[in-house]
Amino acid sequence: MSDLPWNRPRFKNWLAVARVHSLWGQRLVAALAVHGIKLAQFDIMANLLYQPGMTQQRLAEKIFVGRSNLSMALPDLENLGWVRRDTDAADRRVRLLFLTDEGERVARLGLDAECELLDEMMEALTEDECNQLGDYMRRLAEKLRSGSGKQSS
Amino acid sequence: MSDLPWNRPRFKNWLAVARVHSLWGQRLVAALAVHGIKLAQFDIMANLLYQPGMTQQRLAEKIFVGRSNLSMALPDLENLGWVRRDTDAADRRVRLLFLTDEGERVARLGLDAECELLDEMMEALTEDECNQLGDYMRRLAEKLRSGSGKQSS
DNA sequence: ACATGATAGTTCAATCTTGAACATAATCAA
DNA sequence: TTGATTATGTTCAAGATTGAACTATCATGT
Repeated sequence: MSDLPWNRPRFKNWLAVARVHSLWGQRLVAALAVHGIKLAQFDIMANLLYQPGMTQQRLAEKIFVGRSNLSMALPDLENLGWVRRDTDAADRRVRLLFLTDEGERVARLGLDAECELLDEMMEALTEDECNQLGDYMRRLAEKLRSGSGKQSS
Repeated sequence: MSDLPWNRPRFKNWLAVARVHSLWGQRLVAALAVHGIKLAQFDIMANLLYQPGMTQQRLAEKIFVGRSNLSMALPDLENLGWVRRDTDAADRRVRLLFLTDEGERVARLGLDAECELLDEMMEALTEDECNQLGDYMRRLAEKLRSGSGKQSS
């Protein structure tokens, strides 16, 4: 058993990250369902609230999802009257994405629910600890990005 | 814009957690694919290496997945010769799960790949910081668990 | 023993997600 | 202008995941 990694600090600690992420996902799905919003829809709308006018390509990268995913999801959001897709006169390939007024209202509802949940969870940490956590994670993300191309010898 | 939460420390810092988790997932999927292992299969086998003899129910809880999921995935793993399902004489409802010798070999390959990736990522943190991170996450998980039942007034 | 209720696992249809192939539009180089 | 290359978005089929209904087994109380 001593050759298994479950005792190693790095392994154990990262496992804790994965667990929190899963638990958080479950809670968030439930909190959004109260307002009739699905998680995938919320990911889209929250990002459009933050950065209106993104192309589908750009949005897909931001939410770590395939382009085809958006091609299938966005028509539904249009039918719900939550999202509008404008054509760009300067580049007729792209579709510029915006929330409708109703979509913005829904997105804010979802964000409020998320923040409420977030505040509850983050009671476990002081503000300094929370910022420390963010610092750690940004450093890990940077390391993952820089190492994504394999270096030989 | 000042009413949007993207400037709030808690929101920004948690976003960093979600991003690292996504990036990690992408890298891990790629690392496992080298050995012909899918992420869902690896989740199952790694846990069986750690705790052999679990029931499907117990395993489903551990990896945050529905019971039906395992009912559909395990026959495939049996056909690959990686997992064995024994019946329990004491409770004929349950199926006790074990890795085969070949399954254990494959699981260790996957674990090695994961640890290699983990070591690369964790270069960004000192050992103390890594342990701090684990501590934070365990406290967040505890908070999420304790709050999962709604308290009224 | 029997009835009742709880638990483990399976099946199946619906949903989500993905990747490959495709169509259209922009860019760049002669 | 033409032709080659690249980028954006769509379609479609395949794979993964879920929840509800179902079967079989166990546990409990009488």
